[in-house]
Amino acid sequence: MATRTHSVEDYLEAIYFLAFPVGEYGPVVKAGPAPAARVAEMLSVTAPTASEMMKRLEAEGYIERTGRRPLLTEKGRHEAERVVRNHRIIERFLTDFMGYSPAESHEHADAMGDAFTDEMVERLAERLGHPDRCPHGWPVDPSHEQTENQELRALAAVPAGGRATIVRLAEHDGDLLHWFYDRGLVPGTEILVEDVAPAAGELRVRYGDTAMAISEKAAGGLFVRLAP
Amino acid sequence: MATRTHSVEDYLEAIYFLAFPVGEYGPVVKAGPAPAARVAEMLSVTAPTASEMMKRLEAEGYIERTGRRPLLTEKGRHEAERVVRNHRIIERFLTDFMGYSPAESHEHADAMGDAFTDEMVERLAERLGHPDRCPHGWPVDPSHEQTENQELRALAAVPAGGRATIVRLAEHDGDLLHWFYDRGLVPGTEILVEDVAPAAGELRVRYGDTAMAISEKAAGGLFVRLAP
DNA sequence: CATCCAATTTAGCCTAGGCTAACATCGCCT
DNA sequence: AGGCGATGTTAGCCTAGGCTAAATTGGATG
Repeated sequence: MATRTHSVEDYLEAIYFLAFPVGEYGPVVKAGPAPAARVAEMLSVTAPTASEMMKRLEAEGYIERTGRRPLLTEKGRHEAERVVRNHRIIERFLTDFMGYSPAESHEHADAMGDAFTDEMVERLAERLGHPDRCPHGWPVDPSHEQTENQELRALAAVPAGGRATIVRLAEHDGDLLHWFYDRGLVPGTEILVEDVAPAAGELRVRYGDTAMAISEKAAGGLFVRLAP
Repeated sequence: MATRTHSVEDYLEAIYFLAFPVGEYGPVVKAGPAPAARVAEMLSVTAPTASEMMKRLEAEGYIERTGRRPLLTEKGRHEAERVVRNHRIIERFLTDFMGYSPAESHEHADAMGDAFTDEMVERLAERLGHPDRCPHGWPVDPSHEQTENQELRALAAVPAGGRATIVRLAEHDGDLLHWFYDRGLVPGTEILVEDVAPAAGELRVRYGDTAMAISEKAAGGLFVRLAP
């Protein structure tokens, strides 16, 4: 199933993404760069392959390395934000025009990114009415993302009795994304944390007509805004 | 300007295309396979590169070679027709949804072909209302193309005094395509051949409010249906 | 038949992106 | 201080798709 081959852009996207970890990956919960090993893991390449690319990214001025953590330079961050933005608009194209489910859009969007130039993505955005969120709730403009982060937390960090609204779904794991959508855990859903069982590593939640237990791992991928 | 890198599919498309030459390239005027050198030329690769790929195409059962002309096998023809069909639907997507001009759509369509799976192209066709022609007048379904060929001829082969309607524009040369569109020589245009000057290698034509001379080369890329 | 140009092929090399195996470090913990 | 697992790097090799330079082959023509 040849998991295709990755360009500089894919690595930058991964590094950008990993700069704001949550649980194992992703934004909000705690912050700071992740080692190259996480990048390798995320892109399903081996350590030497990632190592080689890191060397190149540094040589070309996209990252700096103090210790073992890759730090995006201005250039690298701009490039990464461009790629992320394109990715999110393409996801909206896949859902809004092509009729794919959000989870499916995620699977196709990376490959499409290589085919669309920036100019084409701008046209897409125009035709789609300038959407401001990707199907999973992330802001199309990554700079808004960081502002918004302050108001959000992972569901895993909501105390018992807390009420919250799902704003974004972690995208790093396609299977987890499917799992969310299969259960109606989508942006906009209001959810109540009935009980927290850290020993069991799970939370009991209620939303709509459903009551269920969610593992801490899964709850780490649901980013919510607490009800006032 | 790194003219990107070509896959098996691109070579098959070129071979398919060259199987019905007109003037230097393209369908209708005379028929029969073209040597690999033409394929190389069309894809802007060197002869050894094309030669190498021919070897591979033969080994994988896409072509047979008697003499120096590559002959598409059943497998090869099916594959080529699939690629051509996808290409034409993608061109319609680029004009109808993305808002590109026909000439621009041609420039982008090849790169896009790699990003869209067959399933995605089917969806595209559906969303676009199942178009039956590409923007340059070619049938989306290549099998219709060959039937229709019998009713068409190149403008270069229309005798003085002949009236005809432009049905298709040759796509092999992006610059020529631009030239046609810049002058309003588009599918549907009715055109009168006033005079033929073989010595000068040109025809005098009239269409709409325009009267002009067209080189035989350009006229070889305009495929027309003669008025009864 | 000889010649000559076009077409093709061989040989050798290159780049991007991967891989495995083996070695080198880091840093945390007892 | 020593251990040891997680990280990172080196070395060597691979595939796809290109390239140039230098043979070869084929066919049309004088």
